[in-house]
Amino acid sequence: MGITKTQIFTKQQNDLAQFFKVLGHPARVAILQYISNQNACICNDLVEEIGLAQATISQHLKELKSIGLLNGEVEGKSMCYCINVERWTELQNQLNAFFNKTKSNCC
Amino acid sequence: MGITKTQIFTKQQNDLAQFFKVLGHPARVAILQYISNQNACICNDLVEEIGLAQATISQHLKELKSIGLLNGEVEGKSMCYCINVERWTELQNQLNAFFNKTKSNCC
DNA sequence: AATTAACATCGTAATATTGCAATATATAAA
DNA sequence: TTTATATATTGCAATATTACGATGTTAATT
Repeated sequence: MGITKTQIFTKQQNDLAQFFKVLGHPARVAILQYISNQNACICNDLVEEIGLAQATISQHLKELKSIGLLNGEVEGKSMCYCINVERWTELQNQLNAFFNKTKSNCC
Repeated sequence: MGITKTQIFTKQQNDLAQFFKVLGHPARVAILQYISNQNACICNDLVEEIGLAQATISQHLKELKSIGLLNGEVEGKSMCYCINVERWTELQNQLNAFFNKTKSNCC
């Protein structure tokens, strides 16, 4: 049916999956890496850097914002997007908690 | 167009994104957590535990296997799926490398 | 050999995602 | 105020994902 049955999972499971999902596109991985390397960024750079249309980049940025990973500030007629370090660290910790809990060795 | 332009990204970016993508579904998060808690597992347990049809669970297991996270062993007429701890740790390290590199603080 | 049990695979319907052109919006520059 | 620049939003086509019933496969049981 194409629709994920979120109602049968816990909020924690849905949140974690949502976070993974947003990071689950190479363009979004590339955007984060690029912004990180620049320590500053305007969207127009990204269009040239990544090689996708402006509308597409804008959409990917929106998704990264939706999970709080990016902050956007208007800077004249450009935008300055940067990583929300606090949120970033929080997610990394959540992720490591998941990884550390989820281990087993039956086989 | 619905198709990801993988060719414009590096192998590392595509691999990382692929890994995130597989974890980006609550059923797959739940499956990993459940297997981890059991320290052993057969698919039929999962069908009752997760609440999705057997065919659906089987598909999700296949995706988790595709990135090497799960090992499956035939055990009589059942399957024993379990977490590949080596691969798990490897991915956790890769992920932390990504997280540690990708930080910035321009705004 | 027939039956049962535990998956896996196939086919398909419903929905989501990706990508872009076109258009809208907002700010700076002329 | 017009124009140019930068980004967001909308609408749409192509493709991917999710889910499940039906069916196939394999191995134990009878």
